[in-house]
Amino acid sequence: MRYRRPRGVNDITPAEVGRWQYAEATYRHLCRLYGYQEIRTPIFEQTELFIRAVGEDTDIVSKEMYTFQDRGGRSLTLRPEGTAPVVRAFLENNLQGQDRERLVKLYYLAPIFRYDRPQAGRYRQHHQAGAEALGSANPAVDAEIVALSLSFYQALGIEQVTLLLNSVGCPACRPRHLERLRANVQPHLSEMCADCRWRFEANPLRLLDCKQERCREITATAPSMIEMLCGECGEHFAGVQEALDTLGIAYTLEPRIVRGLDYYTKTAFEFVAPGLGAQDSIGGGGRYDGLVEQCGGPPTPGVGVGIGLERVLIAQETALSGGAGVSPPRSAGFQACVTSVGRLGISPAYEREGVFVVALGEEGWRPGLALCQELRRAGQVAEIDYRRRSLRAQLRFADAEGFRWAAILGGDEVAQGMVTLRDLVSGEQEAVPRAGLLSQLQRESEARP
RNA sequence: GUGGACGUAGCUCAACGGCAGAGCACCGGACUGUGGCUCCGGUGGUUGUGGGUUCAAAUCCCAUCGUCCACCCCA
Repeated sequence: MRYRRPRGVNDITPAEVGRWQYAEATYRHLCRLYGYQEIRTPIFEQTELFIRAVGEDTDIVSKEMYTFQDRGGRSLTLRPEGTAPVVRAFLENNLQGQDRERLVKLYYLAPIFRYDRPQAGRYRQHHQAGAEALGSANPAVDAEIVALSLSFYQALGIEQVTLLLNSVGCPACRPRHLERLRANVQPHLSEMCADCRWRFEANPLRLLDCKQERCREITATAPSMIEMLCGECGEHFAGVQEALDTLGIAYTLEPRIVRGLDYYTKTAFEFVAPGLGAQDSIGGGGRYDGLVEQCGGPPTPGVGVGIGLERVLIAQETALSGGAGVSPPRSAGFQACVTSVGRLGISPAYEREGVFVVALGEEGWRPGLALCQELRRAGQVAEIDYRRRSLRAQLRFADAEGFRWAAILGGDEVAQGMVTLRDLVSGEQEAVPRAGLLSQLQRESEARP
């Protein structure tokens, strides 16, 4: 044997590729239901992009990037995370178009490169499924990103997922928190690990993130960011929790979730699952309201998630086998699964599909959110207007975007337990009992395949 | 890698030394709960970037970056 694969990278052999294809097809399918469109960006970018976006003092930038010079002398870096390239492409291709307030929802499946000590669930090349929602500050969008991710885990049979939720504040309120954090830790600084002594100076928020036992003891009594949030951040954090409640999603507040990238503001979250040892995070993300501007664009709020597929597949094995590990499936069986999910994913672009939930006014908003989530969970393509615009604007948008149906939910409908279902092709509409909407849509989609 | 052409609003283009504009698109309204048609109003620009010439530069000159085309190479 003359050559071996480089340290920390893997071959995906035919015996296991079926599980990858199944996971990828599942993710694509769910993204379609939730209205996220795929984007594919280059595997390398200008090094400067990651330094600016991720932050010079992060572990990723300071010691984990695969950076090289090409023959023209440019400094390039293999993608160490998924969000910065998407934001770069979002700006460069003007994906927001002419509507400056438009919410742009993107997903990707991409290899990620980080130079780190390999261990179970940590590799120098791994793969992430990610989603980014750019253009809305509405906390319900944070909840949507979470809901999409959880539906992915669930579809793969990973049931024991815990959502850890925190807020890391914003440039207005974070400095006050860091001040208190530093003051609290200062007396014990000499007892902390070398990394933390460095973090104390350069990136104090990450003190909370240290896995060393002594360091954790020291920071255990530190003030929580949640108590220090400014009015806007506090309101947003409450809004995220309210939206999660509306969607029926449980969460655990965890003040240590801070994320290893500097661009995060407000919401930060992680998903953890059993069976992974020390690397128990199977996904994470948060809001990054300053990142687009940081990358040279107009002020644009954003929120996103990254899901590590290697870890998801490990967690899936654990879940399916009750913890014992499972033999690779025969390829034929998994081929069938891929085909079945893939079949749902195939739809000519010119064909109208999906329901646009038109929520009207304060009375319609939360019922609308819940309805949208219910439809997606039942396998329908569904969308909602997070800008909460006029009926007229929402119908125009739904039509232009090619939706097949509009489900109108205003004060009148909510009061009567009804939904107005409008056919956007014929213009006909009828009042349908809210409880019967899903089966009505399912009948319609069978009647017009 | 070699040679050439071109960079003006999201798109297609105009202005070719003298106030940066049009059409389409987008947002809003007419119609405060009904899309497409029509009409009205509005947002949108460091003229790729940096130098130079000039009273004055989108316009002329130089450099640079990028895109496209041909060749080369390749998948």
